[in-house]
Amino acid sequence: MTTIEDIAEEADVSPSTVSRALNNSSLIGEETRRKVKRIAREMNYKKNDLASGLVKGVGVGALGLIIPNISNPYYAELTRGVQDRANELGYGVFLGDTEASLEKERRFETLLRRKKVDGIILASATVNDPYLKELNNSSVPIMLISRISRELETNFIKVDDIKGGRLAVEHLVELGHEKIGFIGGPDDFSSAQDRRVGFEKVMKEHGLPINRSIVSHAQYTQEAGHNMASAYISKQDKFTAIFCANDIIALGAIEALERDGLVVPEDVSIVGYDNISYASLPRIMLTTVSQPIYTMGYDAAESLIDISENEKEQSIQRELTPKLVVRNTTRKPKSG
Amino acid sequence: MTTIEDIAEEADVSPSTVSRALNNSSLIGEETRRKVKRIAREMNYKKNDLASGLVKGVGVGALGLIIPNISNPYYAELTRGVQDRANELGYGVFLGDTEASLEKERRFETLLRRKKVDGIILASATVNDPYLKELNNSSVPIMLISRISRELETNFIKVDDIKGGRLAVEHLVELGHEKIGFIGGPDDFSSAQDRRVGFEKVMKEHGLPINRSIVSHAQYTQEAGHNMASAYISKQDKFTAIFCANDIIALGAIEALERDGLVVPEDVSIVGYDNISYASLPRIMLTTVSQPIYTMGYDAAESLIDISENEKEQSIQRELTPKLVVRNTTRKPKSG
DNA sequence: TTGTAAGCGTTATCAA
DNA sequence: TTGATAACGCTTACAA
Repeated sequence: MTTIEDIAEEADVSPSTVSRALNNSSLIGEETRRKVKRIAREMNYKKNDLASGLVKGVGVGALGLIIPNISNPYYAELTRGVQDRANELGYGVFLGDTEASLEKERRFETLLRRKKVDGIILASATVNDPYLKELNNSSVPIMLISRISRELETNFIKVDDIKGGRLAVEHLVELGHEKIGFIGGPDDFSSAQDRRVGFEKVMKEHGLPINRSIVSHAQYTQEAGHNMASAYISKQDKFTAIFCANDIIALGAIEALERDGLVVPEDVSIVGYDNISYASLPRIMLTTVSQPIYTMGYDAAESLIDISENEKEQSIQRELTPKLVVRNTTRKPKSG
Repeated sequence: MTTIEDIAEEADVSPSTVSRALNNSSLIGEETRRKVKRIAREMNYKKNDLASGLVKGVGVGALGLIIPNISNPYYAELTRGVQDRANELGYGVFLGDTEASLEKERRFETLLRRKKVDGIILASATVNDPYLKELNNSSVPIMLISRISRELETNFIKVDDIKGGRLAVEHLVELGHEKIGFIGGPDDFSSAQDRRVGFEKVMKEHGLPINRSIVSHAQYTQEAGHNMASAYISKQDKFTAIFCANDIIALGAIEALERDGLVVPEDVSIVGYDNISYASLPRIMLTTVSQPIYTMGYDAAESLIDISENEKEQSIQRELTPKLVVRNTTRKPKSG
């Protein structure tokens, strides 16, 4: 492996001069710079980020990305955004799929500290995460995606989930639905809370009754969607539509409905949330609320690197706007 | 941040003693070791892998994972396997989603070199990849997943794709199908080549004709599946089943078929390959050939770290066995 | 069994 | 504008 010293020898200058040339320092002659750069290229030199990071007291040039499940297309898309921007800026991304396991989360955190990452993007925080407090107090900057903490002042990029919830339910109401159910995510996620708020606001604004027996919080999983929808069916309470707080839940709900002989959308309309890749698959074609998830990841990486490199104190809090995507799982209710 | 020196001071020993205690060296007294470890824990010490890697002449404790598309559930699952094992062994995983872009691939490679990764897992090699040759000549060990090079002697873990192709087509033949089409992946991927070989072998063994106009290679994408299936339909050649070289292609094919008024599986049976998460979604329920993809990632990470840490020369070449998963997209042909 | 000192590849400070 | 030198935090001969 070529080092800065090899180049120095070859160029007949000192190592410090080489360093300056390569880092575009202003304290160097134009001619020397060009010569050194040429030689470096010829010798196929690659900077050793370990050494550089060590002496500069910074990391190796890497971001940590903590997500609950990479097999969920939502997080896959987020990851793409983060990675694209990070790579463009010369940073690597350490992926930490925690699978909602506290043990894995801890282990990954230790890992990140040891590797001296320059920033952490967290896409799995709960509203009052004790672990988050710890992270936030450490010296490495963090950025929350799509979920926020109600207790801590942190950087975040999210979508206006109240608005998103409104979009979904307004669509249903416009179609003529009145008996609308809701299946939410975990009630300690801000995203789940806000989507429900949006749901309730629209119902109230239209003078529609909210039937508590078909409104619930569960997990953001297909299984939860299946179970809750089954429960709703067995309760005999009539409903003609369900707003599901994410697409995976919606898929589970559709599965349960169809298993029971109900047809979507003829018998019941379904709206999801996220617009993950599943949603546009043939045979699925889910009506859903779309988040600019790739962009969120891309921007998060950029902001975090900016904060880290320039040691900015000011916090970044950005809220983007969701959009309704109408496909084939919603239509007018039969009776309406 | 606590350093080894802080601990040394606190424990009233030298830094080297602390290092020895923490690394479980044998050149140290049991008592000192315990004392040092206790103090280290109390001071919440985390080793700086940059410094450690630098002096040991190794990497920061990280693997690079190069894949074509993290939004493809196949690679998401692979990533989970790699990451789980790597994290367990104290390694991080740098994710490199290249999106089949040579530019991104190059950029990522430079990144990995600078970060001094300890090994690279490559899940996107073609049969005679020039870039692979370069990588293979460098000092960092590499491992190929699911696709191999026919030119280079490299480490790899893959599935027996000829066998997998056989499984798919035998299932179709047993059902009574005779006019069977094939939509393959890129013809310079070993996986695509082998699956086709399996297809052809079974056809020949059963004395079934191979109709070239419904046998083709394309991309491993939904769009390609859609286009090829559309082309087959328009050719007016009769077929009652298609073996698709991966699940995404299968999805595209189903879409095209149904758009044309054909019903799956009543009119035409479809078999996919990979058993990605899409395949088991309600309304999809694709018959497919399953690969132990998580395990492949898990084992790859383990082997690579083993090679790196023990500087093994012997190469690892492992072939796993695929399995047929019958769901709802295959059945007897109408006429049969 | 422990301590001293050198060195990994960079960057930054100071002097020239 | 350049060079010598120290330093980043750790490991490892070598000496004690």
